[in-house]
Amino acid sequence: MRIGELSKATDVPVPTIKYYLREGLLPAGELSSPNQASYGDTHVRRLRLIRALIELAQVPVATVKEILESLDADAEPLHEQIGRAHRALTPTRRLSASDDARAAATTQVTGLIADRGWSVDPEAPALATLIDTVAALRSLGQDNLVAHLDTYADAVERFTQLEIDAVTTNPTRDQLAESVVIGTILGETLIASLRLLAQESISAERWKNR
Amino acid sequence: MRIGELSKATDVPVPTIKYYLREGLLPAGELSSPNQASYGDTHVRRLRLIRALIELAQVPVATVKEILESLDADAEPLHEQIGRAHRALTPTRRLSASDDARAAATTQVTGLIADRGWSVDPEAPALATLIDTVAALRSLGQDNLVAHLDTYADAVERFTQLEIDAVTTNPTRDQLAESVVIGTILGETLIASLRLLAQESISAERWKNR
DNA sequence: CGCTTATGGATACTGATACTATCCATCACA
DNA sequence: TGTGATGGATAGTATCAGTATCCATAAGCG
Repeated sequence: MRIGELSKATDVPVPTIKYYLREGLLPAGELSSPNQASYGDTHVRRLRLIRALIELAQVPVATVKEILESLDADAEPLHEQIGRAHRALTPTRRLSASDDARAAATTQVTGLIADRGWSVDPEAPALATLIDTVAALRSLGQDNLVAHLDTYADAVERFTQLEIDAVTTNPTRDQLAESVVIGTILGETLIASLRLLAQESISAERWKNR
Repeated sequence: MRIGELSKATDVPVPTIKYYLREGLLPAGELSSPNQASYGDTHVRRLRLIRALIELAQVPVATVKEILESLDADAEPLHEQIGRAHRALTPTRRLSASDDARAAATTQVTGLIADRGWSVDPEAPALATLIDTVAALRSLGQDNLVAHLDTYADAVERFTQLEIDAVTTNPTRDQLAESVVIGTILGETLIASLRLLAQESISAERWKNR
């Protein structure tokens, strides 16, 4: 397959494919001569994955690169691969809540984690985000939402369990890692849009005339 | 309060505050003379909200503006306000799946919605995103995840119900609308980080030695 | 064989986004 | 009375995600 055909097969413009090649998102095709390369099925699948992450999940190009690198690093133990992808996925957010607000949020969150018996790396960026979010919700006067954190965690635990079960059926380690990463990222898009639909539907019902 | 004090109170640089004023995210202070304005508590709260949306939830500035406008449009019926915010929140994603893949995904999604008795505007952008995501997951060979869509919907419905209950305790219409919007947006950040933590914890447990 | 089109690779340009920086004529306050 | 802050306007910057252009070469067609 030449680059034009790859472009047609995936509906990605040739210059964009060249850009991904430059950025190292997509491995180079096999060169048969200095200006002739051929691309295969792996390229089609990789490109589809790249596009889904960028367009659907709005993952920045640089992050997609990190994620793909962690997928290709199949010498690493699986949970280390997953951890790398997770780290890439949680941008460093730097919303500085006041110190005591942060402390209160930290207490609540670490309590929640301990109660559920989760084992969480204290350095996990998602932990910092969670703490900041709780602090922000408090400072915005939404304590009644924060009060239900445990119920949120319940629901989240439920479908996380489900996802992991669904994904465990994969035969090879590589496929398993890929499934986890895709599931993590596109799963979020899935949940977010389901949530919006559910909200619209339930809220229309509830507040018909307000 | 002058702009410097507002800056200190919220930890947002003065030039950034000026930028938000220019962009119409923040209402102008009350002018006492051509170059002296005073800001009040509403400005502090608004600014905190803006920062939480931008920093924590990564909402683009232009979208924040639309959201705030919908909050300030308190003449509209509540569910119309919410609908506006929802529309602003779902970017137009244009990942063109092949036509038959899209058709299959559409069937599954509309089936799901019908089964659950949700009433969804066929034009809702979240619906298009959901369909595209399902199609993308299929094309990436993750059918086993898609198969559990209904269980996802179950969990999502559960905490949407919870959120709406939590938020309904708000006394005034304005506060209610604000709570719904904050809950929708920061709730997503909350769920996403909880999910990442749960995944890391459960997957570490499950694949200790792979 | 010649001609048009496509290709790989390099470099340059673009448009959007989210700020920052600079200026300047006031103004408050010590 | 002068030092620093302010409102308002305009201009500049960094990053991101592509697009566009060029060139020498190669492929496919008549």
